[in-house]
Amino acid sequence: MIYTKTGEYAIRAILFLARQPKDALIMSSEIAKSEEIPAHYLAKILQRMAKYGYVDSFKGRGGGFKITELAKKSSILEIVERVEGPVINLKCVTGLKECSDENPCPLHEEWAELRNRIYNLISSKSVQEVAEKYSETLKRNA
Amino acid sequence: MIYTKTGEYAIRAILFLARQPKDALIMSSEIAKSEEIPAHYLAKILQRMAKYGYVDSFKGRGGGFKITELAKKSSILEIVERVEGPVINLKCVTGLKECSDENPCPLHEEWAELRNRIYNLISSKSVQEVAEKYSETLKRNA
DNA sequence: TTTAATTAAGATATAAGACTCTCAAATAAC
DNA sequence: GTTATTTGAGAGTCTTATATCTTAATTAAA
Repeated sequence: MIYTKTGEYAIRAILFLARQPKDALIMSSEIAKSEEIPAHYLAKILQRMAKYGYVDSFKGRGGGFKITELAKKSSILEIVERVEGPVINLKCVTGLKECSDENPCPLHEEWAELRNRIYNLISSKSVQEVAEKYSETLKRNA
Repeated sequence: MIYTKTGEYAIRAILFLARQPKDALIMSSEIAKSEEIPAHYLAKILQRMAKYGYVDSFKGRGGGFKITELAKKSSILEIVERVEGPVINLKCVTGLKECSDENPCPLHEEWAELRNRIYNLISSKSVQEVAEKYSETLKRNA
């Protein structure tokens, strides 16, 4: 995984919410159970995502969370970076002190290309697109 | 970076030793200074690498470390995995619970390909090859 | 209006990684 | 043999990520 558990949980939660019927309110505990995420920890992450405007939260009986339009349009990378800070170290795989574009180590350029492709992979599709395609797959295999 | 600081330091130290004149003994403190690695921490890592047979160590005045033939023939991946345990999580970038080869999420296959290429990048060349090519670059730009 | 349910907030606990310190063991120089 | 130097080994500290717990705030239902 390129990001931390926190980022992974955030993505799993947001993709879970993206697959729910429109405007349905889902409890934190239900997401935690379905996605097998530590409940209290997920609650914290959802709290943060609520602040950032990726989910709307509703207190009290019948309350819960639902995904916002902002989150649907956002990429996985955007959400993860918001929740846990910059993703993927920019340094070369060798980590060599002097390694740079001017003074490239033998793995420098290949790594730069792969790094770009990873970025592209997690930033070029919206959460909604990913969620929809995934729903189709789940339906087909059901 | 795909691995932790510990792995990064190990690689930088071993590549540094690989660039030294044959059979020269280099002190831990010298490597630490050149590569800007916390000295005591590096000492620990070198200790472990000595156990694994990647460096030979010599105590006392005039002592130090030198790279072994085993390390020269090894890949970066092998050394890092020995020093810090398995590298790169095998799970998909989405981290989705149900995501698998049978039930792939929309990013699954692209990620699998990139993952393989990363593995290949850090496992297909020997430490010696990388070090030699890097020495040439440094010389050319000197 | 009381109770139950649900999120918000903040404090606390646990674990792992990163880093430091101290002393022992070995070896070379004096 | 004594001293200075260098690695070996182990304990200890610091920081960050992960996870848990407790109480407050809010809301719906009884």
